Amino acid sequence: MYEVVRIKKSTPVMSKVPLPKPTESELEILQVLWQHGPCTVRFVNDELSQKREVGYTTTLKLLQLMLDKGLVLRDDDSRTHVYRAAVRQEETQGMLLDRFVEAAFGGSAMKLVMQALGNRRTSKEELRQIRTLLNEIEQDKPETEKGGPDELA
Amino acid sequence: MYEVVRIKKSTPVMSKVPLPKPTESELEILQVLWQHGPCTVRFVNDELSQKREVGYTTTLKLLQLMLDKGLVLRDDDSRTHVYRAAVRQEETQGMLLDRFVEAAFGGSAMKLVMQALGNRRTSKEELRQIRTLLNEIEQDKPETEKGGPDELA
DNA sequence: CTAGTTGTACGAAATAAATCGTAGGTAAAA
DNA sequence: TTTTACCTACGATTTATTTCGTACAACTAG
Repeated sequence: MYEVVRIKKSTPVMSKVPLPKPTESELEILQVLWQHGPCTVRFVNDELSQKREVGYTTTLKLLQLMLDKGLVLRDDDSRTHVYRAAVRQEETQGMLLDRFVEAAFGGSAMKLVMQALGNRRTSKEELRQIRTLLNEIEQDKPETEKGGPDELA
Repeated sequence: MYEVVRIKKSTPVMSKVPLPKPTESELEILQVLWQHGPCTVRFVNDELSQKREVGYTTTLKLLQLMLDKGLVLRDDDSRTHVYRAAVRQEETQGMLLDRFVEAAFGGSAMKLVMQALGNRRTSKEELRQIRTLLNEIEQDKPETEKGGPDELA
């Protein structure tokens, strides 16, 4: 029924504002920035345009909003500004994953993984990688984890 | 003289309209319906209210909108209507998962699974279940995967 | 019957997201 | 220098989502 999911929070001493959840469009942009590093608006827009039509000023506006939200940083030394991600990819994906698991799978990461593996074509190579990952996880988890009185799988 | 009259009421099985993506609020309601079966508005609202404050008419309106979208069905024989899910849980979750993988993980289900398994506490039992699942998948996949049209991971 | 309760319908406000047009500045080309 | 291209700022519109108030019908208790 329940599933206790613990996320590694941030260090105790730090008053970082909880990172805002990026919208779908913002996520598209972050993907570009994560993949290519610092980019100009033009570059980001060109990338997005490969998938769907999008106006230049739309991309610009999005980046400006993301700057306000703290999702990206900007170097505006030169006339042509350069934006880069202000949030780390794994962290952001983890946050989104948590929300998604909660919203769509009632909090059960298990069910999500089962579905992800079961309902789509996963190559042998990928399956192998997952096995390897499972082994690694068990390495660090020789027995029932010491800590919490949870664990009711 | 003949007259061919074709009445095309809201026949359940017609041109298969790709079911609309439920919003987050709609998903909350679907979870209730999936878990409890057909429910009255009152019941759904009581359930939702356990997590957060929500007005009765808000829930009512949402259900009405979901009815329009085809996400739920309604029995309005009696004054107090009874709603039930019109979409299957696995199907819906799968659809959402696809979109999510695309949006947040650039289409790589692998990365998502890795993140889901790596970044959170997974019990031995769960790990065992996943191994079992992996075995089952390999059963149906004895040869080199020929790769479906999707999944670019 | 009358009052109070519970129910549905529906308009509309409050938010949130995404899109684009236009203005005005800077730079490079002609 | 004039023109053309490119850039940022930002207001405004559009669309989606969520929320709730109000009206009024039906049922229930007294």
